Amino acid sequence: MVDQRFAVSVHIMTVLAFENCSRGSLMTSEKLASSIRTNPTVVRRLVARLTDANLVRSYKGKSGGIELARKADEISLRDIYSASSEKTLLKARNKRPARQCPVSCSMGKLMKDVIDGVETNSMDYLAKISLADLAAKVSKE
Amino acid sequence: MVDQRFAVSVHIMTVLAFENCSRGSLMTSEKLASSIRTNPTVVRRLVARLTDANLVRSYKGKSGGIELARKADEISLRDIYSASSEKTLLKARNKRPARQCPVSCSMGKLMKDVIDGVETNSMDYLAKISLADLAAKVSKE
DNA sequence: GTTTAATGAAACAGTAACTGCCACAGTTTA
DNA sequence: TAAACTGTGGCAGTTACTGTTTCATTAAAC
Repeated sequence: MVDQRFAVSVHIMTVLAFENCSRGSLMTSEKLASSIRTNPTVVRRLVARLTDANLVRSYKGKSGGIELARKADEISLRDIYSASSEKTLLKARNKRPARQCPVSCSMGKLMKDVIDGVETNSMDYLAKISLADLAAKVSKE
Repeated sequence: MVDQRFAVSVHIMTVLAFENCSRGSLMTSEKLASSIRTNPTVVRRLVARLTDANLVRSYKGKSGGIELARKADEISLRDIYSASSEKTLLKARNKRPARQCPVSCSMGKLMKDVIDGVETNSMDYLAKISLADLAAKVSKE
């Protein structure tokens, strides 16, 4: 992983959870962007993914904005990770094996198993952390 | 993670283990590159890192080449991962927090804990897989 | 109804990092 | 002394994310 989409998505979600956004007091991509120190478009791009994953809802038009689609304790960091990136944590090669080399011929499957193992392991770890856990750790002062 | 340095490094190490390379029959970066379908320079760049980490030894000059520095069952995928990349699996933002926002101010530490957790978890997982395990799974035919 | 304040989406330049490639210096052995 | 390696630096090509602008669309508010 090189990009910060997961980190930004978690930030977005934590603000939504912490501020208890809902109809009547929706959060805007502008305010989110200012909290994250980025551009509203960047926020909207990620919010689009979170919306597809049914983690947030967004409303167009005046006094529109963004809110959580579920309660914060029903959203895990795994949900957010899956929504924000389609990449795996590790990456295999995509070249054809060299036929005359047994290692080269086996490498594809061997690496796939390793990568899948790390991925599954990490997702299980992230699944145990809920958005509510995170929001509760924000120091209020 | 976006790059394939870990995958290539594991491939290098597996060939060395599988072929039982040692003085008298060292492996060259040329042969490794052909098994991996890449350039010898790419191999040598990664071998340099593996050498620094004391996982392989390389010898210059005619009939020089590369061998494992330890037995394959004393080398874990964690060792190889640490040697081949200094990046973390996930990445935090590096911007200053927005002072007026409690979430923004707490986010740095919150994300650090999450990222460290995933990292530790994954390294523990990789530590359990040895190079010998991998080499043993190469289908010999 | 018209204005206003949002999201959504497309396009584009800038940036950063890895990959692949070349050239060549340094080294060791035969 | 020639041959065969590694080590290293540099550079072009590629790819992907980030930041930004712009504009269409939508919906509430007045």
